[in-house]
Amino acid sequence: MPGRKKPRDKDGESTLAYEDEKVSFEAFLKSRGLKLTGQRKAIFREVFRIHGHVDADDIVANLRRSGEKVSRATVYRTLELLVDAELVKAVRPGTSQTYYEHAHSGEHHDHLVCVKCSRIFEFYSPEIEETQVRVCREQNFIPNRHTMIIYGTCRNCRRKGK
Amino acid sequence: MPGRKKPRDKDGESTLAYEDEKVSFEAFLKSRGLKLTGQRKAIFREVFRIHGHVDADDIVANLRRSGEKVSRATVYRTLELLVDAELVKAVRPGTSQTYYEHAHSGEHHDHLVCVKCSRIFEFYSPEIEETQVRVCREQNFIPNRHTMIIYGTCRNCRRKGK
DNA sequence: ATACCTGCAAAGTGTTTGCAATTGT
DNA sequence: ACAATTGCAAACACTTTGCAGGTAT
Repeated sequence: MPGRKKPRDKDGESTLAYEDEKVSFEAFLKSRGLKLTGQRKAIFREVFRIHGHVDADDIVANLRRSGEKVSRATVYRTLELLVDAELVKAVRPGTSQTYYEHAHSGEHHDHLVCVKCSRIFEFYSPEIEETQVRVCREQNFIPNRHTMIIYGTCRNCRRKGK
Repeated sequence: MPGRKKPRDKDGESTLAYEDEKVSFEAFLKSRGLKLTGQRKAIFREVFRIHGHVDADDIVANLRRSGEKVSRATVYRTLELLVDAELVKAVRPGTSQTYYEHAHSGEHHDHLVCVKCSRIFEFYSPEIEETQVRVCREQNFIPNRHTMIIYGTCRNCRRKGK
């Protein structure tokens, strides 16, 4: 359909990717003989609705707010499936909780994590990617995509003199 | 004392650094009006005896084994002091526990963490350092030393086909 | 029909904290 | 003497798990 704009959300992310990922998730479930339940659909929808980092409780809270009932246990179990399906990446910034983000949202990126306020910032640097790959090769280590973390102090915390 | 070798441990680390750090720790405690207790001495000694990553339980277990009694609570409290004094760095590789290492042991280094077996490998790359500093400057972010983590799969896990 | 799923509550893990007794300065 | 410190156990935050009842295929 030439000339027709792809639907886009506020971050400029194509929602067509969402459809692709839904198909992947369904295929993944089928390939393992797992079922596509209402809860799994809802959790999937919620994770892919949010562009950024969510934790399990955010998902529970958001779904409850929109009237869908899911338990924490199911959310954890479904997130694990999504991670296994490589549709979602788990980010553990050094606090005790785990955050989740889409695996294929926009460009490949890495993370800056503030040791003062625990906020997560994303960045993309082709150079650091390249160096990362080289270092890993030297070390006989296969890097994951999207999972480098640099720790430090963010501008906000610095401004507040923390 | 020319010609006299510095005492060295098996990792080739000078034990003179240990003395310097002990002095720093004592000064740090004094500056805050805190006391140099037997437990703090023992925990300090244990952390600096080990070259590598230790967690709180390792320290409790090692000290118990050598006849010194310290509680987990005290170990956590003392490790926090050592981190505040910048003598020790906390490394949180993405599992739920925190590991500790000397802040000034040998060269500045970063970490490769295996997402399969959680093992921590150290590496040092002047290029990645340089790139790290540049990226952080662009992002208005002050990097900590010793705290970059690259996630991936280590050679052992790869060999085992994990 | 029969695996698979869910929610609940309980258990698990690593860490922090309140408090009464103790100790370093 | 007196504030700081300790150990204990309870509290915590997050995540995982066993199980009985429910559900998708």
